[in-house]
Amino acid sequence: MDAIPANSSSVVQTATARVHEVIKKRILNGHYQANEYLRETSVASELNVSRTPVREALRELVSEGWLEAIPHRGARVVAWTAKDAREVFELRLVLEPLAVRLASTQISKSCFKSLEILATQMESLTEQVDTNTESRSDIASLNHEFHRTLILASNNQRLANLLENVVRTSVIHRNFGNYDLANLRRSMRHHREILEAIAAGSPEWAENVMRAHLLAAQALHVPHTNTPSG
Amino acid sequence: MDAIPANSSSVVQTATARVHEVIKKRILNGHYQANEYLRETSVASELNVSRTPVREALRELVSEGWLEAIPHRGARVVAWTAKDAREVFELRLVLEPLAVRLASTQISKSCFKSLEILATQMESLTEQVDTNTESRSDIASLNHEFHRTLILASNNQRLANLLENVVRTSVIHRNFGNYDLANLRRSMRHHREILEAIAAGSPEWAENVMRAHLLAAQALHVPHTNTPSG
DNA sequence: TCGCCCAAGATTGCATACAATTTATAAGGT
DNA sequence: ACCTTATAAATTGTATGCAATCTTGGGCGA
Repeated sequence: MDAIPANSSSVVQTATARVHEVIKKRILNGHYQANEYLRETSVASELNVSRTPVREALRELVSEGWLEAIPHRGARVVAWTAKDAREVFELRLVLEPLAVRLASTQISKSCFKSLEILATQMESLTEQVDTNTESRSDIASLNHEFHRTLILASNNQRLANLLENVVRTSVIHRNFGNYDLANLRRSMRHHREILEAIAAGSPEWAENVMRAHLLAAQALHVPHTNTPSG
Repeated sequence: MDAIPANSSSVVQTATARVHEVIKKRILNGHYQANEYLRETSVASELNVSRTPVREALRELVSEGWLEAIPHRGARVVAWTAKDAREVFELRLVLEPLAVRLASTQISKSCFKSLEILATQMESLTEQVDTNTESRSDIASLNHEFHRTLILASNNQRLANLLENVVRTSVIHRNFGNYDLANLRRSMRHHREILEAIAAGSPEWAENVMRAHLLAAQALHVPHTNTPSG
């Protein structure tokens, strides 16, 4: 029963923000399951706050797509369907390439440097997947950071917000668990090639590698098994 | 002094929803101006409700991008800058073509029919712009409905929500006020051509006409004056 | 005269009580 | 047996009071 830390650090946070965070975590780790109703009073008493901050947190989570509001029934954890996965992928496939294209014309030197460092770290971790059991999840977080950095470099705050909200809700399911070494290496080559395209001053190249990057990842989750020689 | 209608229709609305609506209208019609602070107590007393529904409405409007929350200072009406216009246009230019592409493969017959009716209505109004002073604003609302219908036909709810939120905030500035007859006619031809492309079963065609449609509109707002023969 | 500090005012943040609405339940009639 | 209706329980919606926090203005000292 994880109670809210009264003052986990010197940073003062509002109760609403803490409740928001806790609920999001609980959705991600499965404490709240799909289609489960979150009643204001229950959450409030569990987290030792009043209903007010809970109400506000729930509304925020609804607008972010984590919950859906059922009038006079409460907020329900959204169930992730195949359609949701399709919708998010369709959006990602146009938004992330856009971000890379925009970023490639105006990225700062320091930002590009951090991307190179992230790529290098992921590459070295990739070669340790057989011996280091932690490396897959480490790659996942570095990968997330890589994409996030790239998106922020697009200099389009709305785009960044959209991707944050749209993609984050789907992150539950995506990690590198079912990537074999070959696919991992291709993924890492994509990262490197995006940086090469940016360095070469070719937004179109960068954009298309990103599309390939996303489509390759998608193909792993939805195996089509269409071998031409078959 | 527009007070909140107690029961404007038989539909029962929550105070939060009514406050939300009123504030949005007031931003659109200029009652609240850019950078103006909206204090919970002021709005509450003006609209004869308590602070609670005002708080919730303000938070929603912040998450929708109409206001920005300044900690302990209140909610401020966002000022529309050139950068905001650029950001929104960059997003529209990938999202609306995506919507059209998706819609063209799965649009229903009845939905297609309504689009044709809307296009026809706009076309006839276009030929009346010299005599009918109302026609420009009528075209604007029909145009909005045309785009909305097309977007809903994409069968991607997230995409529809994104476009609704992203585009609506910028609608304040865009109408057909500075379209001359030639540009209006081109805009109408675009609508018609999108429908032709859908009917012909060519998502790529439809998608590219939409891009042209948006870029042509953009060119009018940001005149470049680059005549090749000059 | 400039900078720092303290206090008062203003504003949001939170808690609690109450109202309104809906849903679930059970009883009664057909 | 099933549908209707009324009643009660549960839940959200709203109002209000108080606490916490920040901003602002003035006074004090260097």
